[in-house]
Amino acid sequence: MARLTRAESQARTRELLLATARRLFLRDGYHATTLEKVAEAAGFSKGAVYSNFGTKDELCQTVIEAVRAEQVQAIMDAFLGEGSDADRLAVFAEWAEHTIGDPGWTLLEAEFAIHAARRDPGLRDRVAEGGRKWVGALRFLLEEEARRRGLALPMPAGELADALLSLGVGLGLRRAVDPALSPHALPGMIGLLLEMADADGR
Amino acid sequence: MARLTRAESQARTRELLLATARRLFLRDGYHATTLEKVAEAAGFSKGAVYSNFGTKDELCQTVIEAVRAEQVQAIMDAFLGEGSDADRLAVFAEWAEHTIGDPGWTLLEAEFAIHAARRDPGLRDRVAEGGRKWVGALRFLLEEEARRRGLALPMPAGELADALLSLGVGLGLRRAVDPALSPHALPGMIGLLLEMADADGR
DNA sequence: CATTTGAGATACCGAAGGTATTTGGGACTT
DNA sequence: AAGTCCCAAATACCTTCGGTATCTCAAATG
Repeated sequence: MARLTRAESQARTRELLLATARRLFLRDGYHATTLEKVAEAAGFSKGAVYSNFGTKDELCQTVIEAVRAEQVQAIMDAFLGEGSDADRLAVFAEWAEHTIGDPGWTLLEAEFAIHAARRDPGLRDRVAEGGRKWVGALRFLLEEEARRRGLALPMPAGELADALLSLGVGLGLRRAVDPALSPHALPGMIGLLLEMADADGR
Repeated sequence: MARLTRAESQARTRELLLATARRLFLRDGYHATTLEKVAEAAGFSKGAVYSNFGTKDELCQTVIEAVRAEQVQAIMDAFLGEGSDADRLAVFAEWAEHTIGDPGWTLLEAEFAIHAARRDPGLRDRVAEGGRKWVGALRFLLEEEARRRGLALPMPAGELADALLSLGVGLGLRRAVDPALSPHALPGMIGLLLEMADADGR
């Protein structure tokens, strides 16, 4: 590896730390992941972490926002592709299983949200904004799906998106605690909603 | 206060610690509550805590199980009383608002569940058992309500209870993070389900 | 009354987030 | 090219907190 300029070197350090932090936060959660472990696993000292991120909160928030952005992108891409109604529902179910069913991710997002809610109003607002990102994406998907199928939703798309997100959050959390729980509740609920929309809207 | 026997004295200490721990855990959450603060607020030293409870986890678990037992009792009592269908739904909505809408409680239960899931399989199992207690209560209420109204539920009561609990958990968590969220999603969802049961079952 | 016992106090340990200080090598000046 | 500056990263250290080891003193026991 050739000599790096100062800026390049710092950017590389930051990326290495971020990637390592992502792996550890997702694997062990917020509280169990120490900055010392992150630094060492990335080949640096704690000083490198504090030089690139203000606090543990900021590092974790950065990781979470990156993961969430990827997940939103993934479901948007998958869902907006071609395919029959049934195909799209299957794609969504698979994506949901992959995302909600990942205890590492589910627990991390909830753990950090709780931490933020308790400790710092400013951070709490940023976390709340993340929730709104999810609702926005879900709402868009619901409206698009209703349009494609030509049916009316049984309640405003925004409220429905809100309820579905809550359902997903709760389900993910509960499954992480009790793996015996059925993974079918979310698709089941959505199926129900679609039936209702069928019966109601057309 | 008269002389206390050793057992009486210890029991009193334990209860004082429990009551104090309950107040602080609900107010500040699991991580932000230190055993030192609990001990001092109750008028003891940390030694008293460790003499009465094995670990912080055990103390918190005891608090949580006590609160949950009271809440389950409250909704059972309120719901099983007399009143019209609409009355009962209103009673439930009020109870849900009071319970789910209490960030202290919602955040504590979720925070501790996550902590348990990450750290200790044994504790995780105990927490999962707490979830099953909720599902059992909800399931009973749903079946009872369907019986009283004489309608068929759109899915098995157990699955429905599961979904409703997840919805409640997710909603409570999200509202604690974002107080701007509508508190009506849960009653709204239940109303929808009842409509569906109406349309479906009779 | 002497002895034992154990609830609760005290002292201490290690881990972890965060801060203050130091250092070493790239970057700018002359 | 040499000297200086700057700042990313390392190191040392602080405080807090869960947990453990030890001590103490009053109730229990004979």
